Amino acid sequence: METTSPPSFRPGSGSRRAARRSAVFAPLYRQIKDLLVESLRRGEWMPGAAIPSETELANRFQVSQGTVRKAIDELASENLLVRRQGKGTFVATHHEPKAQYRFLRLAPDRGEPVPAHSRFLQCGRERASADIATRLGLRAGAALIHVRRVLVFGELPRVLDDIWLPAAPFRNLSADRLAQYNGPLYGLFESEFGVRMIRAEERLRAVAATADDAAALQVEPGSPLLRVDRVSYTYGDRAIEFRRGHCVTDDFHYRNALI
Amino acid sequence: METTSPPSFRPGSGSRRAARRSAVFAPLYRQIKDLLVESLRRGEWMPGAAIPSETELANRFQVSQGTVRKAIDELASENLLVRRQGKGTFVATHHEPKAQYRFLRLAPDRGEPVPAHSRFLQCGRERASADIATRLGLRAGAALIHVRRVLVFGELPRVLDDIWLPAAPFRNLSADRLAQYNGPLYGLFESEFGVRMIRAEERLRAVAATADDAAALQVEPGSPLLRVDRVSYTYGDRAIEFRRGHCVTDDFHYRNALI
DNA sequence: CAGTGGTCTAGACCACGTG
DNA sequence: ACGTGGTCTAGACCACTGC
Repeated sequence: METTSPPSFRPGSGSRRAARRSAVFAPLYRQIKDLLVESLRRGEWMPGAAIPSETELANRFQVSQGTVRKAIDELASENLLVRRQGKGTFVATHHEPKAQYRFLRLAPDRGEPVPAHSRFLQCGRERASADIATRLGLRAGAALIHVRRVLVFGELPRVLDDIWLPAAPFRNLSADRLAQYNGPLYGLFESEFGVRMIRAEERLRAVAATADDAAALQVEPGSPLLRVDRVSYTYGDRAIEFRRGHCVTDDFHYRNALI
Repeated sequence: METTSPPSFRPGSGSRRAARRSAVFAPLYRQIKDLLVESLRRGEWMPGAAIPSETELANRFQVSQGTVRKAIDELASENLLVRRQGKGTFVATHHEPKAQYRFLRLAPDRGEPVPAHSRFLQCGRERASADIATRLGLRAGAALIHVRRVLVFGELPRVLDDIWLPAAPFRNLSADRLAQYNGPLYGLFESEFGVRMIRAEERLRAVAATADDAAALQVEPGSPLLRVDRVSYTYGDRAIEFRRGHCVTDDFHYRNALI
């Protein structure tokens, strides 16, 4: 039982007043939040697992439960944690079915959303072009893994994805591993490579299908495709993926909510 | 000085316990939130104006300041209110420059964002097709106003917008009024027609330019365009606009953050 | 200086899930 | 019955703004 408060557990330095006025000023709850993110990054709690209860964290950090709550609130609103009343707070995972649709924005114009599966065309090593290096925050020529796949909705091929990953963390990714895996790629990244994708930025535009696109997607060359360029990030704004998708949007659309 | 608590001011009915168990069960702070939204809808506080302070609202509703705070927190996160430390809480308005970019997602591929202005081509009355009626929650044949404009970035025409509005609230909208107005359309809707747009849902796809599109946007017929269908909503999920944009995305892109 | 929102605490009770 | 997160309160002090 902890009756003393080890100063090393306390965020900031010295008394609360001193901490507030120090160079690294931040509200207490935000310092707690940063500590929690750091624990997530280190893998102290794995995706899908419960983190300690609010009261336990409050004891650990020597702050009130309300302060921990506010830190967790922000992490939950950023989808890094998931609260479940009566059960606890859990590390978000890409294996929850509801998490998929946060990043899969393509949906059929009519009817229910159809489950999608991948048909992998390619998985090999490559050197980063200047363009891709910039997007991933690497230097040109850095080692990459390049995956190419078609996303098939039911029987309908609708997305041709080119995916570039930094070779280092994804060293063991192979065509075989992809072929035998069934589920969202980010789920594989998370459980197999310990790289958890938490957010992404996209740029969309309309382009004409190249001969390659057309063949893979069974459309006419020159027909309009939606091109989606995505950079995905993990903890600490570190880019972990550049993805370029070409989507057939004759009977599908990209949905977006503006709030 | 209020020493008694007038029950009419209190949300729910009867004692707190009774209120929590009643058919309209909702946490207190959410009932407060609904009351605040209702005041916004009624126009009790106009866009840009300050709402009463947290303590004043707490007194009015006979709840603690913390409960009011949580209600306001949610409204601020939905961009209906804007907190400003030391000054108060304000009703969000489309006239703030930073509000524009929440709904204007098209940006140049390189260089700084360029201010956009409208070149209006048309403003007239029309009957709702079955399709547009459905999107706006009207019956087919309902009276609409149809606006057509080109969005020009600097000198570059990049978006051809067709905008359909229910005729009733926008009765006095005219080509003249549009021509003399300078600023975002939602700002005009808000200050001239009392219709405040608070969120939208979009569907994006790639299409080939028609002859019409091509002429307005100075591109070749058949060239790929990004088509953006948007339904905009005001308080209470009431649809107030259907907008279809055709965007040239050769040197521009639609930006989107996935969080 | 007064008033506003921002942070933090402490404690109470409730609703939910599990045993 | 117990532990979790969810709600609500009350009060303290801080930081920012403007008079």
